[in-house]
Amino acid sequence: MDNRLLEFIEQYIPLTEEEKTVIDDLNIIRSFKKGTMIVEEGDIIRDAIFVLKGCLRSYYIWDGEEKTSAFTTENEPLILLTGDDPNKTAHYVDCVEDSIVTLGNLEMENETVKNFPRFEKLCKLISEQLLEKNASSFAEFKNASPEQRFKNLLKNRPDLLQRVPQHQIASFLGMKPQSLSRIRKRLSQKSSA
Amino acid sequence: MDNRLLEFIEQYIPLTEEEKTVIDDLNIIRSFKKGTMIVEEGDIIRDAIFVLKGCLRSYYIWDGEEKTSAFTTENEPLILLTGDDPNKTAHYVDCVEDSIVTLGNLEMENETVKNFPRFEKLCKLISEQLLEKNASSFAEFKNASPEQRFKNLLKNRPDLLQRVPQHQIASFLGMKPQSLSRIRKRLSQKSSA
DNA sequence: TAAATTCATTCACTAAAGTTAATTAAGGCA
DNA sequence: TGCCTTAATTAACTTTAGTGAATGAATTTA
Repeated sequence: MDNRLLEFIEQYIPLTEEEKTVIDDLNIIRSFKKGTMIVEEGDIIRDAIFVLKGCLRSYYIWDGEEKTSAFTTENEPLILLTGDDPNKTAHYVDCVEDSIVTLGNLEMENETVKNFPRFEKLCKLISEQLLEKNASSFAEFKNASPEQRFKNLLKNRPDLLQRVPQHQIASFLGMKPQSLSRIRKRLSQKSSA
Repeated sequence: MDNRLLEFIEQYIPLTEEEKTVIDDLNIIRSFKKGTMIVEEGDIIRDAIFVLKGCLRSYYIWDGEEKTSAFTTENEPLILLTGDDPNKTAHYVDCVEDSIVTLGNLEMENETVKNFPRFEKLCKLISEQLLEKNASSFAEFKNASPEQRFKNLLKNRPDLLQRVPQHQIASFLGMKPQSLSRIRKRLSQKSSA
């Protein structure tokens, strides 16, 4: 079995052999074809996903338009929280590429805690880290112009531009596809000048 | 003792009397005068704050300017995470008003877990909820113009406009004070027309 | 392969925020 | 009280993103 999930977990807490077995036995590795929806409206409203291979896109519908909130690629976790509030915006996740992921839900989580109590601490550490990342992405977004945000993306996640359609990148950057196209043109003219 | 901290915690998990005693015994209530810095650069890099009274402002320095990332008011928690990465932007917290808060740090947290194991689960639930809130604020911010963001603030947190200086609100909304002033003027002209 | 979608680019135009600078108002302090 | 610093407003000008529409390119699908 691909042990990157275990390696990922061991970044946070060391695991005993028994604990590793508990996790292995969950048997939560799944493969999906490009374009497949992993999470749909009305689905289990709480999920934890870890990407072994491929690229997932998280999005929601806002004013009738798809808004991309995240791209999750190799060795990254994705937590879907929609709390208890039923009138929240529905969230979706689909595959930008053929992908291999581990998929867990809330029941599974409760079950795992029984055999593996420190799992609670693990979840705490992961969600704290995600909170921190999210907060710093938010800060970066707030203080950058659309052009600067695109430059930041080029610097931080250059692979996405090869993997993901432009209009999804534009949406992720909070701008219209036309604007992204214009920005790219502007930058390429500057660099060649 | 003010028991709002216990009430807040019991939104997440029920507490036994012993657990309540453990928390009370922490003795972490502190009062601060308006303008006081609660967290400064170089301070303990990980803190959990709960506001009983008053208003805190979280900010960081970006390109030599103060950028306000959050206002935390009555009955709200604030978690400060700067991870292990030393070259992160320094974060600060000061008091917009005279404030009463509970203050915890990492050592205290580890100590508490010994007497109160479910504290781990509590932290997990709180950070998950904060993650969710942060993600939805981010989404709202991304999809709104500066004018719309100001309208959202008026709707969601009207008290802040009475409590906090305009230039801090402007920074929180990711715009210049001049722009906020102009937006306010525009809106007041529209409403009176 | 052809038709049909969907995607990316370009253009002209509009609207709004950034920038710089000047003025007025408010708060803090000697 | 009056001075000094900081905050808020206003204005003229520049820059840039949104909008609507048209075109061409690339994928899908029949």
